[in-house]
Amino acid sequence: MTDKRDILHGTPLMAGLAEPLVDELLAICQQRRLRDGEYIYRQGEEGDAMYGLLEGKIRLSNTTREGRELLVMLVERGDWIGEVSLFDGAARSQDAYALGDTEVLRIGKEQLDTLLEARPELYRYFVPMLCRKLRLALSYVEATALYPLSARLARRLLDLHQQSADSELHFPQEDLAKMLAVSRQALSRELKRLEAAGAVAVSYGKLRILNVDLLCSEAVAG
Amino acid sequence: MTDKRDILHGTPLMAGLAEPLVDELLAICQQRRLRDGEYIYRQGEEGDAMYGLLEGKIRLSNTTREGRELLVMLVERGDWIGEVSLFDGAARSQDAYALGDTEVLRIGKEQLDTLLEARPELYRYFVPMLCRKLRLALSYVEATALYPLSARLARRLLDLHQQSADSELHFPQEDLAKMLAVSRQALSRELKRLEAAGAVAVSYGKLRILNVDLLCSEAVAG
DNA sequence: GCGAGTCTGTCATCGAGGTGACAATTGCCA
DNA sequence: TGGCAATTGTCACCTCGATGACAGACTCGC
Repeated sequence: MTDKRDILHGTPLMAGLAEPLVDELLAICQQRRLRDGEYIYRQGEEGDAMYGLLEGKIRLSNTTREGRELLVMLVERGDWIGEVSLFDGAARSQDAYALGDTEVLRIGKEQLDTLLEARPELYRYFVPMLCRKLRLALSYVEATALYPLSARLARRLLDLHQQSADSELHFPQEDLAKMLAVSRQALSRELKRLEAAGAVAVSYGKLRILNVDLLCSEAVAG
Repeated sequence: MTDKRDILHGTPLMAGLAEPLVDELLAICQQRRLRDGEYIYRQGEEGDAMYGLLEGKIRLSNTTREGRELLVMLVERGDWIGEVSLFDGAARSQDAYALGDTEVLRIGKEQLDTLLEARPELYRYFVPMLCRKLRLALSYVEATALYPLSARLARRLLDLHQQSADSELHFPQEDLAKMLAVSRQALSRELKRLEAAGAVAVSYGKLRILNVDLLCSEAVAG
């Protein structure tokens, strides 16, 4: 129980939440284990719960009928997903599936509604989380619309660097390509450019960020 | 005063708000008139207030150093903007400027903070608004990343149709092009295609939506 | 009703990035 | 250690949409 509490505390949703409220939230959570590739929900479904990630990773993605995929977000430990559908009652707007073995907390719609009824002060803690996601989404819209691949790549690397608080990113170029919605080939070329410039080091299945300032200047050039 | 109240009631933020709370909100609003082209705030500034649109239009846009512009949102009467910066304390992420003579309600950060302190139940009314904006932003990300111009245009026309609850849209193709972040020429070609198919009627400075079903099928083809 | 400014349609040219193909490299596992 | 799958680098070719140019159409104010 302690570990769960620790994870929740460091989280955008729960930061600053009073202790009794954390307890009430934990009381309506179910813990659930997911195998690699298992879907948590799919685009178009009704939203009956929100999920907090305790361990592992989750991919949030949109896929076209033809199989082209956009990796909207790589969910990390401590992130919450799926809350929007609970608030507005509309369908899931992405697929969510586990990447590797993962553990999540599940909060059902009915339980959350009941708790919110009893403790409306809880609403305010969702506001910063929604703001954060909204800003992120708007920055993607802006970048995709206005900047060339070179700048968008630099921006995204900076985002990922900040998010994971780690200079080493562990996923294939294919995934990064799907985040930026470009081909793997185009991404590979840009990474080589950045490597030649000394901004990153590319190796098999991972990538290390060497020079943040250089990336920043790439991010605004364009 | 009555008109202000009416506008606020129909609004995503205020729908369902208890009467006394509406009064307290109105009490901390200042009304302000803006001339055509006047800036409400600019990207990068500190956010010291949020704004509700009473009359006229506001453009929310991102502009690159070279002058390429993305029209993120055409703000209509009853919409609120600028609240995110008040909640997260970060800088404005777009420019906002009046389109034609407009009237806005301004709520300063200090007054809002004070009111939220006294009436924390107000937070919950921001949640649906943030959810709506987040969904919209995510749908733009998805569309830009995964679908060709033809589908994105159809989607956007449907969005605008729904938002304005009017089959007639009054702005030049140039603006629509800036919303989709494509050239006016490419947009013109697509509109001609849609017109030939009988989905829309294009005329000088405006555009009428004729066949919603046809647009829907265009929106998913891709 | 005339002229200036705005808006729209269309064309030729160009470049960024997609696609398909293939080789080289790396990690993993039997 | 050897083999296989995953990952990466690179190339030729093609497509979509950008760009710049220009003509015609429409509005509005004089």
